[in-house]
Amino acid sequence: MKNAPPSETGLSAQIAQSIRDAIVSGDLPVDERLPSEAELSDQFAVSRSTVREALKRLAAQSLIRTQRGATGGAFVNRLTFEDAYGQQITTSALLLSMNAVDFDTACEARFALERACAPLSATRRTADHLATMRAEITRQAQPGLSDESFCASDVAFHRALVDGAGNPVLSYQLAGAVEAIEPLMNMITFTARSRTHIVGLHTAIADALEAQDATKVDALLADLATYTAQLGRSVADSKKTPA
Amino acid sequence: MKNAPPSETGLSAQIAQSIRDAIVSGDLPVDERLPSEAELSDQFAVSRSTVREALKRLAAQSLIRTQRGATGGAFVNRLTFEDAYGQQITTSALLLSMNAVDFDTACEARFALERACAPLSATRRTADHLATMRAEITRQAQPGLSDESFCASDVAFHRALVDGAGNPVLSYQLAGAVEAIEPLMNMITFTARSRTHIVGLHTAIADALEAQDATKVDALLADLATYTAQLGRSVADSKKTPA
DNA sequence: AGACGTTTAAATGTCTGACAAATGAAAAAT
DNA sequence: ATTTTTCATTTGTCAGACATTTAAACGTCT
Repeated sequence: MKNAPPSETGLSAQIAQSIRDAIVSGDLPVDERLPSEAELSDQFAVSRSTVREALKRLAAQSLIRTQRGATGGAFVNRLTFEDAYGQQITTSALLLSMNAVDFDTACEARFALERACAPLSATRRTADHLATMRAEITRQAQPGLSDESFCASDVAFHRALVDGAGNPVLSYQLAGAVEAIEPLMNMITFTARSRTHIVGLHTAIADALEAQDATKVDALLADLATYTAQLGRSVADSKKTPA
Repeated sequence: MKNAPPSETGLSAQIAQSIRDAIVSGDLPVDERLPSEAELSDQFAVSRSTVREALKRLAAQSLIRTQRGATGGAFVNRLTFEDAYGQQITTSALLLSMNAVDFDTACEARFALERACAPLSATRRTADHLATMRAEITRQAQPGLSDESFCASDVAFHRALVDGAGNPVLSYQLAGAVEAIEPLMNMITFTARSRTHIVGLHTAIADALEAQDATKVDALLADLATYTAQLGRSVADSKKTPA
């Protein structure tokens, strides 16, 4: 953990980067205790406030956790898949909303990625995954459901599909793609007819997964992608000509 | 930006979350100036240090940027795809290294995702993307190249393939998958023969992309996935029986 | 010796006040 | 009208203090 090379950014950012490098490079292993704030102040020759700001930066990235008390301090945090999910979803959602990503682009990305893990899911999905999907399909078929709840259930359905691939790295990557699109989907008004259509496709997908028919799952997902894009386009059109 | 509900975490974390919510919900639009640190101190009834720690947390996530001077302050930052790339790559790399994700799993995820955008890339790749891939192939064929440089060039090749899909959301998602695996790939010793094989596949992939033959690209990527996994497995085996 | 309560030291969390540095705007001088 | 100077505002950094939490060290009693 040597002194960072001089830069134009603030001191706390430099110190944070210096420690971050030590963590990423494995120099500071998981659960290792960092020097106390006072010691870091000495090492980097800055005040304790500056050190604290640097540590807060790292904490915001879940790179460290802090504990109070006699044996407390800052410890290198084991980044869990769950931690990473959360960050991914927040970041993806902001990216989409702040950069005016159109529905088509987001939709295309989402289904392309989802189709990537369909064959794996067809092979490895467990009874649990199938049960989750069936349960969400049942909920989606209920008449009184709000559009928001319908979307949330849709996300849950697709997450089960993705998780069925049994690859946590894939699940992590897909979490952003699938969940971040939810706000965009929420702008769609799902008519009774479109819901029926989607539920039908979901059912067919679950059936195909149960039958381990990867080809059919892929084809059905392609259908769903086309249909969803079409729904999105109709919303965009109706906005262009509101009268 | 109302006061956060009481929680067990620190004050600065609560304040950061409060502001974060305001940003994510769109309550604070991009480029909006936050109240000055002194004003935030008053609003949240905490000291300026605490406010600063909260702001540093947000800065670490690229949610805000700060500027000094009379008209300075903290501004809501437009999260760019580039910002998101960086975070994704760091997070993914840490996830892999800290959770002992095996090479097979990471490899499977990477190629599954990459194959997802192959058909799009076959349709949309520009001359630029093809030129980048050809250039990297040329570099990969040079004899004196270190394993690290070979890997770096490999990453550049695949990034060009992914970027060829012309979907920034896909590129963002894939950046983590492709780049984060580089450290794992770096542990592989690429013999002259394996390099020749890989370069051959890369050339075939570039040819197929130029011919816009999506089916062939997919098949070749499958081959490359199999071959890479095989290389990784041989490294793992030789480690088990070092004598 | 062992169990139990007390003290104590170490560490983070928070507050206060101060000064430095940057920066744009207003005021002043030319 | 233009340039220069001054000035107020805001972030960046520092120093010191106190509160709070926590586990270890210590002492006491059985």
